[in-house]
Amino acid sequence: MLDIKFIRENADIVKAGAVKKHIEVDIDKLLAVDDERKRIRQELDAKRAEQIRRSNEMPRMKDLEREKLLDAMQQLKAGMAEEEERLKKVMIEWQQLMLTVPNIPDMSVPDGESDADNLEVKKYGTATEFSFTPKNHVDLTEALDIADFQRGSKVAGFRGYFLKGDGVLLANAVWQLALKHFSAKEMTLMSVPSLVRRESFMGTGYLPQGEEDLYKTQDGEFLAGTAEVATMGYHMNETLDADTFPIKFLSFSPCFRREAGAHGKDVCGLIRVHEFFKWEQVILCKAEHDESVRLHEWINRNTEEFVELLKIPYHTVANCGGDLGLGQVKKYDIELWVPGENKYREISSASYFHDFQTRRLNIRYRDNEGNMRFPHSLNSTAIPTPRILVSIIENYQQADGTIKVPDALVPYVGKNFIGGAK
RNA sequence: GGAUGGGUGGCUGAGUGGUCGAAAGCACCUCGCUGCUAAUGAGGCAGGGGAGAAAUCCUCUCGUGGGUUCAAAUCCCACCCCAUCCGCCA
Repeated sequence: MLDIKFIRENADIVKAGAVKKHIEVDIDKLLAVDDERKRIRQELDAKRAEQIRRSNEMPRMKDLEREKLLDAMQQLKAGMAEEEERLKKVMIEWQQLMLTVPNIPDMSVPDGESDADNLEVKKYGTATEFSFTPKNHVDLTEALDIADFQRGSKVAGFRGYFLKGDGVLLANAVWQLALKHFSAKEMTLMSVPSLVRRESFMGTGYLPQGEEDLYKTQDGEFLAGTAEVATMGYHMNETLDADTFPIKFLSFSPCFRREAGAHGKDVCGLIRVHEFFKWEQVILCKAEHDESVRLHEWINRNTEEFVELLKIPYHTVANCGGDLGLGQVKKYDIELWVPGENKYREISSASYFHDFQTRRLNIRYRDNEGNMRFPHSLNSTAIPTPRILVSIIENYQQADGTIKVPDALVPYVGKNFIGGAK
């Protein structure tokens, strides 16, 4: 959510930002509703002032005088009821409109409509070369019996999967290496709920839009698609000590996504599944743009470093305006090389939000001048499994269908090859 | 699922119809005392919105939403959340 004062004073910038994001929003209507809101508020304030003032005279009065005042007060009250009703209606409309206003993308965000327009900003390594035709991870894992998709969908339905044997070892090895790599960055480790109440989804910007992407329980909670939701909710409605900034969390959680709009995409394998596991970086920092930018680069780099530990070719893209979410100011995706598809696939997403999320979540701190401020928030994937297994398996496949374990993972897997007798 | 007790400022916590946005304490800030720290003395100190050059003034907020009343933190209703006990259970 943006500050209404900011929207009023910078309507053109807000509109241009929405255009860049390809998000429809009616700022003029919001401003008109806001004018109405302010007008009614002021009128009501004046009447309330009178009511309170005269009401306070009441205890000092006696009999006849009191009767007269009581009479007058009852009339005043009746006159206010109608305006209060109108204000209530206006406020509902106002709040709905406010929730539709997107955050403003940074100047450096490239123009464009979809992920096809994202801009490569970094490239690491080159496409893995093979002396044979590389297979995709579905064929490889099924041949090695380290994943089972047929039984996955038998049991769990569409997009269901089992990891099995060394597939499980590999996933655990990734978690352990991730834990080692990221905890050296002095982040606070968190294991967070996936079953989360509505408020945190509203606060992070996943609701009210996007409800169809979430699983919902019969008790009204939702299953989070990322640990960001619970981690940001952690300090909801709190006033934090500025000395603690930047607060750096590394959160682990199961993640659930309905993939409602993804019919027909990635129908098989580990790329797009309904449930997975993820380490997520979440940051709260002082409300300074430069600090957000610095930490944004930092969390993104942390994940790049991890991928480099695995020696997998990747590139980093700056997401274009049309590929940004409602609250995001800027986003980088890290995409790993997937030989079986002969293209890069997203593995990580690093975004910053300025105070868009903290404003909604009512997370505040007092700055050096004694003013209450909303801190800035950022988050980035640290590492998702099993999706990252796709790139590991496909890039490290051998001619005989076995998988070489990346050196960095060998201590955790406990062997050099998966499959075969090497 | 059943029962009981609760949700008040940054924190602890008092407040059951009338200038209460709220006692007291802690924390914090300013000033004084002091070789430094500690201790101590005086004062200040909730947030949002609005008016104003400023001083300041007005208004809203005591879990959320309704209601009663001239007047609600305080009374009534619904809901949410928390704690404890019982039951059930991984």
